[in-house]
Amino acid sequence: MDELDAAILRELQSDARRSNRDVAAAVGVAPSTALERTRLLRDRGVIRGATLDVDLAAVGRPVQALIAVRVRPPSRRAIEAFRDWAQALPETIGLFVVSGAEDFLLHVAVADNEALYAFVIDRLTERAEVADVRTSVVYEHLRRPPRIDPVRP
Amino acid sequence: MDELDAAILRELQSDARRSNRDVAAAVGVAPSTALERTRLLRDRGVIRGATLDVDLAAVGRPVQALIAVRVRPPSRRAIEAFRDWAQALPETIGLFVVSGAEDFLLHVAVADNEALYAFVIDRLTERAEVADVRTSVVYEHLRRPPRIDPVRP
DNA sequence: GCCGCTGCCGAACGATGTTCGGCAGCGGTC
DNA sequence: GACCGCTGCCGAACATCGTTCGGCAGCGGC
Repeated sequence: MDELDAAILRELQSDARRSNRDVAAAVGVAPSTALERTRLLRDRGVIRGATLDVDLAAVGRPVQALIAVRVRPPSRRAIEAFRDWAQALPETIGLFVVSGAEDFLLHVAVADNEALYAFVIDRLTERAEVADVRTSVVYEHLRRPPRIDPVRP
Repeated sequence: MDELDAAILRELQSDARRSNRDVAAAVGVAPSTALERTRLLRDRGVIRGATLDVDLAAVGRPVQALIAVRVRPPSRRAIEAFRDWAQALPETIGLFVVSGAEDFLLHVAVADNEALYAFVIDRLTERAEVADVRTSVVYEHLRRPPRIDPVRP
């Protein structure tokens, strides 16, 4: 990861669909060079993929929440079972496994408050390992691409 | 947002860099039709953009945390001031404004635990409106694209 | 000083994005 | 019920882009 790799990542972060020619011109190398670097970044796993940023309200899911979940016992078996189950739910858009008073932070997007309530009291209580639940409504969610610095391994 | 729009979104979600021809073939329309639909989705704001999924560990920031922050007073002025300030920090990769006992959940990625500790006790305490801070280390962070259903407005 | 290696370049070719004219299907109107 | 206008899709044409590959310059080792 030299300065050129970092510069390419920075360019693609603002718009993952930018053409390779654009990126090459922006970082000051030939298109073939930028393409080879990008391919290597992908092969090395630095670039995992490119995801579409969709307006959740526009697709009928304007209400977001973060649901802190405590599972008992906090064993690997119970943690991984809940993680895999929760991750597959259609309402789930993100899942944090965390330290602290709770074990999970479940990020969900639903149609309205009623659907949120139903999700918490119907879906989550299905699982025997769920000991405690604490729901916070998300008023606003901002995302920011990470700042990329050259890293010499 | 009919079934065709939803299908296009679903195709692009798995890989935002998929070629338009691929998407068109997958949803069963001509490339020109898929292109026009995609352009409209972008114009309507349904597609906000495409972001690169970067391996944070590979770019030198393997430690993530969620920091719950309570600001006093919980006025619009204090909330928005902290939000704008926190959102611009280089460590920040996400920011939730939430209801509940705390007002913010700050998602940060740093080089190591020492940098995390320094961030909490040096950076966050700079702000007078920060009344309380509760840090949770993120062991694992899974993301999932939202399920897209046709929505008729 | 020579040699081999690595990384970048630029041209060539195939694939892709983008535009545009035309047409089919559908609703509304008289 | 026939006409008309509108909407959305298609496919061809052209510009742009991705991808490959031979070559070369710079650098480090022997």
